Amino acid sequence: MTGFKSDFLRTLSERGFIHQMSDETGLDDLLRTETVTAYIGYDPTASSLHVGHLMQIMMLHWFQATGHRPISLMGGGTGMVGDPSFKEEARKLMTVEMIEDNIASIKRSFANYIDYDKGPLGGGLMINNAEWLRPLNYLEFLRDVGRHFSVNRMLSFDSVKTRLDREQSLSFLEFNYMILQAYDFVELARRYDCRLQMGGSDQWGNIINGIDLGHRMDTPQLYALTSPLLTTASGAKMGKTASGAVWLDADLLSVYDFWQYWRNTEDADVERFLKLFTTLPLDEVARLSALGGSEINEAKKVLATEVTAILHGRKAAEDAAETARRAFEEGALAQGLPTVNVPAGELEAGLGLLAAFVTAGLCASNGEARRQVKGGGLRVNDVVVQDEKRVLGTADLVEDGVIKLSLGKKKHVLLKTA
RNA sequence: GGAGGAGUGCCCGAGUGGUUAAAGGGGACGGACUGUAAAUCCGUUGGCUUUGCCUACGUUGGUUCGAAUCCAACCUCCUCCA
Repeated sequence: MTGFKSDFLRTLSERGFIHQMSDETGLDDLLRTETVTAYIGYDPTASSLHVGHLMQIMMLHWFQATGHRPISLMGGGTGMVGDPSFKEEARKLMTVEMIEDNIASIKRSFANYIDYDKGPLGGGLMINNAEWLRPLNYLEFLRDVGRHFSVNRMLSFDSVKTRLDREQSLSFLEFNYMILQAYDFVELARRYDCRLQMGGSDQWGNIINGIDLGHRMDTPQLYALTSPLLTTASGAKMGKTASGAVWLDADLLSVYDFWQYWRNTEDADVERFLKLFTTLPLDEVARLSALGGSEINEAKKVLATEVTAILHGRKAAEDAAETARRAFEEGALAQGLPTVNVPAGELEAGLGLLAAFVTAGLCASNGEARRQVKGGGLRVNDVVVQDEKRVLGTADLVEDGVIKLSLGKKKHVLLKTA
């Protein structure tokens, strides 16, 4: 099915990672004959990456697994500018400390996918583009790099064209963003002999800019590879839920919730996700994807456990699976559900039901909790709540000393006294 | 610098003095049906100490018994001209 000779491209192609490439044969030959270095850039705007980044992370993972050296490039320099594409939001300028903290915390997640200590060429690298971007001198930069960019050509890029067609403002800052990213590629080529940049399909134009700049600044031939924009079968963006992004960091999203996210995959997405987000062999993927009807639930459990195992470890993933099995299939009170502590005194004094659900993080406000009661969406210890004025007390504690609060059928929190 | 246009709830978008917490749609959440899926149907969708009160239609003032709606200034964005 694929004509690629290199392990890396064959794997990516078989598993559905490839959207667009520059010079397929050239890159294929390079990967087959040399140990190559490639990078993907990430902006450290939060202390954790989320599921939307996962496909790119998996590409780096496969890159290393097939005998090459991946670089995860943190946008410590570009992060100082702030991403202009969300211009509605009050753009907090991030301090250097925040950026460094975020990078450190992101690295913990990355370390589950990429080995930074061992591997071809001494293992993967995590590099911060602040290294070379922060010391830049504006005039020198314009003369050395800026002169290679033609505004005419930049205006012809799709990413820009749609903006102009929609009559939305395109700030000068955004032009600089493209240029900085192009410059990153050249710097990485010079410093680390990095030859390939990967990214989402929206990054194509930026990556191509880097390749062009490389030509003009005499780097070796550079290459681009982009992945398709990932949406669920019903068209939603990946990684968004009611409670926000599906974070990779266990501090921001419990292992159990992460597992649940994958467990709730739509039928039509199962095969695709197994290929993209697990390392299961393709014949196993084919077997699981062939399951029909309700049997496909088995495939979803495997998907959830495998994806979770890579990130949080096999043991934690299996615990999450077991917690889910008990909670859903036996209706039992399962340990391992997310737990929220309340002071013992508060419960003895009587804790208002609405407040309890807000404290547990299941409802955003008392008003929302009230509405959910009307809609029959709240349960205490698996009993549907009828009365919004109900007060929880120590009598509601079940054998393990917890109260189980549920919103809908899937979201459960254990309330524990502390 | 000049002329015109626009800023509404999570998003899009109606509304041009009085049952307007603001039509409609999307999204989201809950319920029903299922398989912890999709599709479909129903409900909900500012906050609170909820027969009531408070906060909301770019910002700040003003007119009025009463304003998202009228007036003024300011801010932001867009279009055309220079």
